Amino acid sequence: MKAELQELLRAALARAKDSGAFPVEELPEIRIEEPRETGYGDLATNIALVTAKAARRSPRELAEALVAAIDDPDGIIEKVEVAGPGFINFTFSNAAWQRRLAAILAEGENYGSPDLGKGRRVQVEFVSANPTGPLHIGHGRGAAVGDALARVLEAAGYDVKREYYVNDAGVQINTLGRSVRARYLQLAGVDTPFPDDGYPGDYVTESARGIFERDGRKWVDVDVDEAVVALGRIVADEQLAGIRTDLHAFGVSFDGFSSERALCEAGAVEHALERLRERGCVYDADGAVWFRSSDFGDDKDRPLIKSDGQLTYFAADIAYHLKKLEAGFDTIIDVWGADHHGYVPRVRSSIQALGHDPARFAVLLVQMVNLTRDGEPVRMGKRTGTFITLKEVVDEVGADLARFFFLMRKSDAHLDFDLELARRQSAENPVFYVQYAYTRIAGIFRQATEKGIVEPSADAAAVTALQTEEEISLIRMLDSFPDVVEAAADTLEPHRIVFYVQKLAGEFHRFYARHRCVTEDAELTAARLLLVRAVQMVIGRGLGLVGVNAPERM
RNA sequence: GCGCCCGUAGCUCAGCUGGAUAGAGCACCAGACUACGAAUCUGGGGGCCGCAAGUUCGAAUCUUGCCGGGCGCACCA
Repeated sequence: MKAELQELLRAALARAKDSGAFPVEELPEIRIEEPRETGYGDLATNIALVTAKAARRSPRELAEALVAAIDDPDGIIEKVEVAGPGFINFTFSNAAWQRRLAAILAEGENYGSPDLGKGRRVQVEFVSANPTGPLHIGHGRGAAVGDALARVLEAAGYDVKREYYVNDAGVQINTLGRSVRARYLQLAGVDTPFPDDGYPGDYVTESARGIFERDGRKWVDVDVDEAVVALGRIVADEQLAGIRTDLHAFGVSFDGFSSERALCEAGAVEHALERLRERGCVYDADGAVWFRSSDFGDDKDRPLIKSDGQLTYFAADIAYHLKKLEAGFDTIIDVWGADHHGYVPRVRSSIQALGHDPARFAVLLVQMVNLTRDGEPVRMGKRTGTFITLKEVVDEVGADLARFFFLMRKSDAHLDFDLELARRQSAENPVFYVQYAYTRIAGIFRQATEKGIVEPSADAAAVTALQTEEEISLIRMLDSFPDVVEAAADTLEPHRIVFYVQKLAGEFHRFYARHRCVTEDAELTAARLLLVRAVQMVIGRGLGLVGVNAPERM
């Protein structure tokens, strides 16, 4: 509808300019928005307010001139008013809305797929938790946000790849190896102290038991360093497999898992360092090798190679991001926990230093989840080894509810998640509110089928019976879906979909309480069936974009 | 000390990239099923949009400074 109005206004503006009623040098961009108050019509523009200064006319005068120049041969506009300081408010005719519904139905499952991306390639990297233990609830939020973002970008016409970066090299795997070895030796009856910095979780002991049962005392006499490396790898692989299982149960899958170890072994780090050296962004000091990140907006320079000859994690990360860019992605998006925010300028500066446009790199920060049970905070900590895993949450409240909750906030806002409340309220929560709307529509069609009513085919003539405020409101709601998808993709804010879908469901429940779809009036029945079919389709699409199921029955 | 994020109804949060009388859910109060599922609907009370300046036709939204909360500031990962 916006597009149609835009066309009318563009033509009107040109005519008004030619006749001298709209004295501006250049035709301004026409911005159309939905007014907050329904009393202000369906759509409004502030064009007269914006151009008043340049045109040296009062906004209202300009608005009147523009309105007078509008030519509306198809009868789209029912009413147009100049209001307040100079807004122009448009109310569309029911006939126009009916045509709009027919068009939406004609688009079918493609509806709400604005071609914003035009096939451009985007990589979304998310979760990327170290394979040193199970995913916890914070990773769950990252998974929900990253996956929903990927789905939204796909809907908006981008060619999206989902990627998980596996930190399977370096200190943390060594720590894991030492932890498992200690537990293993303890099981084998060898008195061994558990490392101070070891991972205390029960899963470490379980892994050790598994190895002991499988391999017996095989590792007892193996050289310490060798055993630590080997056991670390075994358990890391095991953990990664568990992570993939948990993610699968959560409805999240990846196109690729990129291994840090493989990256290093392939010489990618040397390649990246070489590129940085060529560009003069590297220097030696205090026995270490440094990157001049402060030349590119970072607080200070960062070490790439430590004085003991070890590569830093950052060096591997530079190599990894370089590899992504060289792989031909137009945009790379990282979804990180907000506690890593200090890392953003560093990585961005490395991208710039390597001669790539830093605008191709975006980071979506996901804030912490404040987990409670009956209002009491649930302590989370690697050190204490107590944390709630994603699997536990999914088992307790279900994947749909968890995903929906994770996406009910802007990702950069803290999220309170009360397990007990989520479980208890599972009969009356926003997820079911939306799913119930979908289910109710399925029920309408079941009823229609029982009565032998065949679903009519869609065209504007078939829906002329839709006249009530609730019906037109629903169409208006449906009409804005593509804009919501576009905005969500543009701003990387998948939570907008969740809010939209709740609002649409609310609009539907209101309609449902007031009007019957299956009636004695065949024409009205046909029209309403088409309307709710469109509503069902859009709710289904919206839920699909955030990875939540749309059930026929609940 | 420096940096990033947040501060909107009793609680949890939206607010469409600067618009008109600031919204929703929960909670509380009062109503609605002999018809497509009441997991629903209708009505009601509730607000110095943290505080103070600035930018302009116009600010919850942009700028600056304070106040409060969270998170970061390693030759860690």
